[in-house]
Amino acid sequence: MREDNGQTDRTTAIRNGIVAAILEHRVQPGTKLGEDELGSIYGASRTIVRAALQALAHEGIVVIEKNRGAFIARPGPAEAREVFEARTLIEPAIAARAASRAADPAVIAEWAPRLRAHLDEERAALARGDDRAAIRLSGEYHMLIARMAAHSIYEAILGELIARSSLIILLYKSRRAHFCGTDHHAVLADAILAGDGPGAGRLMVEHLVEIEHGLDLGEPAALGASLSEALRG
Amino acid sequence: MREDNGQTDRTTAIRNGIVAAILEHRVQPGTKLGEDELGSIYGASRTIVRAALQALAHEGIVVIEKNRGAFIARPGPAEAREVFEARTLIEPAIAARAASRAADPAVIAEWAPRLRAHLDEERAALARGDDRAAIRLSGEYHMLIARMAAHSIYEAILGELIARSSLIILLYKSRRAHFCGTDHHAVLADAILAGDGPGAGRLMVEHLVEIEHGLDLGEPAALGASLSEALRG
DNA sequence: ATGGCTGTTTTTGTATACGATTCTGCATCA
DNA sequence: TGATGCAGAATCGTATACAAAAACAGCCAT
Repeated sequence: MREDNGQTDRTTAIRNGIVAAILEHRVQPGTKLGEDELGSIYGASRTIVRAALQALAHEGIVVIEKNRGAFIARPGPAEAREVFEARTLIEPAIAARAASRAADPAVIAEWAPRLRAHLDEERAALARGDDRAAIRLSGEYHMLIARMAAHSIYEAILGELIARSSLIILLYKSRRAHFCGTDHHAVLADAILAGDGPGAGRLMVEHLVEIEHGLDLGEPAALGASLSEALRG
Repeated sequence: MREDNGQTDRTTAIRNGIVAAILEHRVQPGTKLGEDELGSIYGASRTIVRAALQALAHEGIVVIEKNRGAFIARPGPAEAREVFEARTLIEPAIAARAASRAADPAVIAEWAPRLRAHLDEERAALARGDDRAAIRLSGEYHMLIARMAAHSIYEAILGELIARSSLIILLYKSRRAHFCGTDHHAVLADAILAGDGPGAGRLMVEHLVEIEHGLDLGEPAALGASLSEALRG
């Protein structure tokens, strides 16, 4: 009953802040994350900031170059394909697992409202044209399903993959944003809540394939900052 | 042409040292990893040790308790099942991918000798009764296939899962060690090198199922040190 | 003996200091 | 004009200092 960890410790807070910025596309791949800079933003010493950056580097969404600093990762096309291949393998399994948990009425009682509420939020963000919220919610929906699946390892892996996906979409989206259509998400929720594991898995694959099709993974990773660094190595 | 990173940086060296100890079953789950202690072993300051421990914590093979220190993780039965479920999902995909790469003769030329050499090493370790080497090599064989599959994300994920598996096997192995039989590994190599993706995937699943069957995941996580800590929380 | 209290010791959490490396702007020279 | 080199500034890598928390040991009271 004690307040436990009133707020998450400062390292995690910084990490979460940066991840949130990535998920909302408020920061571009390649952006430098200076230690002092972050430290003054979050009112923390470099020791703390550094721990956060190392964690992010481990997750693959930040790259640390020795003696040069930390940068938001700029995944190349090959890495992008790897990320989506991994998602296409793991997420159907997660969806199927969530569906199998739906056999338990208590699980339905807990998760049906959460999924529905989230879908409403997504629709609302889309309706009001709030792209940043929409893209963030889209990723969070996938995480919600992972939490329903109650598999902490899958959940952790997917968290990293989604953050990386966010960077990839920012770099390679071909035409209109084309976020995970809320329709896809809705029918997915129906399949999961109906306990239809194979169906949910199939829908998830289709959904992911469509997202990947919305990308243009032609070889060059285009971006302003890329030139200055492309010529460095 | 410069000597680049003569040896890996010290943080990574410490991390690797601890992982190696886990992979060879030279250290028990629950063991305390004191910062000063590690520092004096590796001749590094606490700053460096701490970074290594944080990395290991992120991989899930070390647990950091606030103000108490870092300990080798002691995965419970539920977590153990999650690890093997994840492996059963990912490793067949890795094996199939490796098999598909075997269509390229250059890939065969590079990897056939490596796999065969590794199998020989495993047989030799088993023959001379060197259990520690045998269990380490057994894990390394799975990593070798992942490297052949040339998918850096799968490789990273599998690395973590294998380290955790090593702890799990140490905690829950039921009777004789029963490491991945070299026979399994050998037929797996045959399927992969023959380019038989589905077959390799199937063999991998069988292999993993057999390993998991060699465990006794009955609820209690038994171990000497466990009592003192079980009563702490 | 048992249980609780208190001062001491050990160990971790965080900030900061200092050397090393890279970056930047300006002056110099072909 | 443009390249080159060289301070000076900024930034990172690492060790260390100090504060805070936990573990420990001894002591007293029951």
